[in-house]
Amino acid sequence: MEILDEEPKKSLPIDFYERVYAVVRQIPYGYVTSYGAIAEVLGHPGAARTVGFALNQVHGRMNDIPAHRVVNRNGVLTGKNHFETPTRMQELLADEGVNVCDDVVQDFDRLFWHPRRLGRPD
DNA sequence: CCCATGACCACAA
DNA sequence: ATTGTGGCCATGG
Repeated sequence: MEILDEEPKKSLPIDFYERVYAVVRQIPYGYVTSYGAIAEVLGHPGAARTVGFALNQVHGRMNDIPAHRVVNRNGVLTGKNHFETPTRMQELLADEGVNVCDDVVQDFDRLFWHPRRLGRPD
């Protein structure tokens, strides 16, 4: 039948950002996750770039949002240049016991926290 | 409205 | 394995 696809696409853009922040806040101390995983759990599996864009606007809230715990799918600190200093992200991770070598999180598979798993990993 | 950019990701060659 | 290309969603000129 001729259905009218009047789906309300004009959703609130801020919703997406706030959800990103909400997920990032859930990342446990000493663990990391990826942009794609966040986008996927939010229902937009292809919006990984938008997640990064959202985190780029965080500047003021970095105190509440551990953006340094978000890396790309390969465990690379792709966003390190957007911190106060290029080494800031690595330092913050190292302070949590996350070892970073050559801009790559070591033991990435073990330290990866999937947003779907609320509460504690493992 | 069209175009360009971006802290990404998946896939093809 | 490395490189290139397209897609994804939101923002700014």
